[in-house]
Amino acid sequence: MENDLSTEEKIKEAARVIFQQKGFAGTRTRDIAEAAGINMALLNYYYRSKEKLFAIVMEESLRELFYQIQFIANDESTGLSEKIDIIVNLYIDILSENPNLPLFILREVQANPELFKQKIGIHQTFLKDTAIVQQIDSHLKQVGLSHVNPFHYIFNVVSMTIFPFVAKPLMKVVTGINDDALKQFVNERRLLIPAWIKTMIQLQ
Amino acid sequence: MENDLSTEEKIKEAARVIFQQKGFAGTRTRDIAEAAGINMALLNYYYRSKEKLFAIVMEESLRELFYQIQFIANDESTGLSEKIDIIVNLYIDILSENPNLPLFILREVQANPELFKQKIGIHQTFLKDTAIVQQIDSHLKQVGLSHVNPFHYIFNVVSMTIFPFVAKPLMKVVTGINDDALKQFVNERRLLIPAWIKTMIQLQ
DNA sequence: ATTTATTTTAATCATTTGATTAAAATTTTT
DNA sequence: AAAAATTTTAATCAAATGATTAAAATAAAT
Repeated sequence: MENDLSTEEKIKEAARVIFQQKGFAGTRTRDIAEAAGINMALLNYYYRSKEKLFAIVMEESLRELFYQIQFIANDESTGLSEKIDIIVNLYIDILSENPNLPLFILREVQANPELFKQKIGIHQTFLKDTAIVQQIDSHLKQVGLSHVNPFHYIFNVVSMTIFPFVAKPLMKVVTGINDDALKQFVNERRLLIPAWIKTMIQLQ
Repeated sequence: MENDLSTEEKIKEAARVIFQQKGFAGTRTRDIAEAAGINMALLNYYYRSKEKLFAIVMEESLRELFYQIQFIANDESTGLSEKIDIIVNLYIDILSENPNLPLFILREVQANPELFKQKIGIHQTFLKDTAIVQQIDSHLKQVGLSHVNPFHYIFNVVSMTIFPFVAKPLMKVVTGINDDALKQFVNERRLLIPAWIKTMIQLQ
């Protein structure tokens, strides 16, 4: 067999789409089965339960959102300015491919934080001794901004980059913006966000 | 009777807390009833259905998030700099009181966008001819930034202000930050965000 | 070709969950 | 105080939903 995807993969892919769209609680296994073009029993045959299937989808979603970024943030061979450029653009790349990803994760962490305490492979000291934080730190000292918690700037990069995707449904309702215009808006931010961040920290 | 709140109000308040925490799909009417200290039948007696109760909670939540801001954004008597200060601080005030509000609304709009098309009383031209957008627009012209869509800056204010609340559960899991530290982090941003925005648009 | 293992289905179960109903308790009106 | 209206409860229902089971279909191994 092995036509396009294996049945197992087809189920997981359908589950990913629907879980990311509707969340765990809002998803019915019947809908996943239908989207995958299979019988409901097959879902349980391959994945045992809704919870187990969800856990797999979530694990892969977390990896998609965090895995690549980690290495870039920790790369000692690139400077701060370049890092900011790369991270913003990589995030926009990832999220353009997978626009529901951030809201999905934020929602499910809120719904069930305990589930993530083990699952997130980043230890709690993750951010403190990362190359990018140290680079921001030493730069802030140079320009006399050492009283500001460097985490604010990390946070600004992430928030300004991610928010269009998180707020997309609301924006569409409130402003009536269409998909193409939104895509352009997001792409404009590939250059704008790094420039803004560098202005904030007086790095030009 | 009329002890503290009427039964009707007690139900709605319990519903607000649980709906905002777990979303529509993740909430069981039984849990609302239990939290309100009443029988499940009472919930249906007063509100007819889960959907109707939810609609009321959502309507009030939307008002809480948008109502006050509208007037400030449209106030012709305040300048741009002052508006930015007021909006950031008001938003942080509102969200500090009601931290689950933004993620709740973002989630439910995503889950059911049609429901909001009528409900959001802001017409689609809302943002275009608002005082603040015109003020940003004319300022951008003055400083030679008229090629940048002014909506980017609105968006930056909102994203940088709201994001700590949206990402709170994730931050707690990832960084292990506690409530007090998070509160301080957010309060630091009352001054920082307006300063950053003004730097971005060269308004000092 | 036959047997064995794997994959898929149809039918059904058991639990959860939103809603209802009829009666009891309470409050308000007369 | 009696009658009427309102509020609350206990018990139950019906639909939705995740899961299972036993059999059928298909593929792999001998």
